[in-house]
Amino acid sequence: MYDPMARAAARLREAELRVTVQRMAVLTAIEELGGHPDAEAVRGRAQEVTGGLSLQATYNVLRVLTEVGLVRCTQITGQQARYEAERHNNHHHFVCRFCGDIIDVDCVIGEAPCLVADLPESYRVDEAAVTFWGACPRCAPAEHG
Amino acid sequence: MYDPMARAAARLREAELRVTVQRMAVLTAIEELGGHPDAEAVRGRAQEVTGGLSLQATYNVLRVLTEVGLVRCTQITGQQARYEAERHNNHHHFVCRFCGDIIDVDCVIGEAPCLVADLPESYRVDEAAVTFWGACPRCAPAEHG
DNA sequence: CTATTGTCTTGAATGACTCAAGACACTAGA
DNA sequence: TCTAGTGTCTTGAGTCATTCAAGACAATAG
Repeated sequence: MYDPMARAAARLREAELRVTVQRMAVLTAIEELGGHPDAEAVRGRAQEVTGGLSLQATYNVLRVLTEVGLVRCTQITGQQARYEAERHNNHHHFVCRFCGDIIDVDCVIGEAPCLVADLPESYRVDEAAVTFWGACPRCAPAEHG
Repeated sequence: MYDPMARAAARLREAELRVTVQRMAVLTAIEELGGHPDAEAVRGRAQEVTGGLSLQATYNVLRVLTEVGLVRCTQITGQQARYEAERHNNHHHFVCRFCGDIIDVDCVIGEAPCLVADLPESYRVDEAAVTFWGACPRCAPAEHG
């Protein structure tokens, strides 16, 4: 039993960031929510702790947390940016075309960039982002065509 | 030597779409522009033919052309939607983190979905979209860090 | 040629996100 | 502990790609 906020504070300090309730709340929210919440969802959860948290602050905090590598930001075509706690396991995403749900897919190849692009050597590739598109188990049966 | 507009008209008819100058202009524009133009760029080129083409019409046309498979729409994180003539060769994209330039990368694996996701069988995967991120030859030398 | 239906234009709206300015809070140093 | 200094938060307005809505217009079938 340990205080998640205290833990968040420690991680912020480790990253050489100022420790504020808003940052602790956002970081804790992302870790406790799990999945791939968007900024609004993160804000909602964080507000339960802080009592109030502006959307602007949510975006600010999400950005700095992403910059220092505590949070990973994923932008799926046609959706808002989504956030998840960075666990430093290279993984990709499956996105359901129907409900928009996102789930993690372990990278079976290894570290980034896990794929090799057929490009001239003058191109420097540092990441291969793979998004699998399809139908999730809930939507697949309902899909016609 | 053949009229590109007549060719466009034929392809529209083939797709069972009404043939309008706007549609011919947009389809021709995409094919002649090459690369990965956004809606505004497509509109600009198409206007040279039609004299006038509303942005709304551009979006409408791009959508229907995408739906019938004459055009492929690619949405890269942090950029507007981009369009290209569908050539039915499964390929992916390289995106330069610095200048935003997009270039095609042939898929070395084969037909979609070219990768297999480590997912339960109940998930139906029909596409694996790969985006390679890095620095293009023009930006790589200037990059510090 | 005309009716019907789909498409285009115009103008307003949406939604995610960002900018800006002032109020406020965190950290370091006295 | 107090205070200066700077970074962060709040509020409110702004941006930008894209979409909605309504009426004018054009393409196709008969």
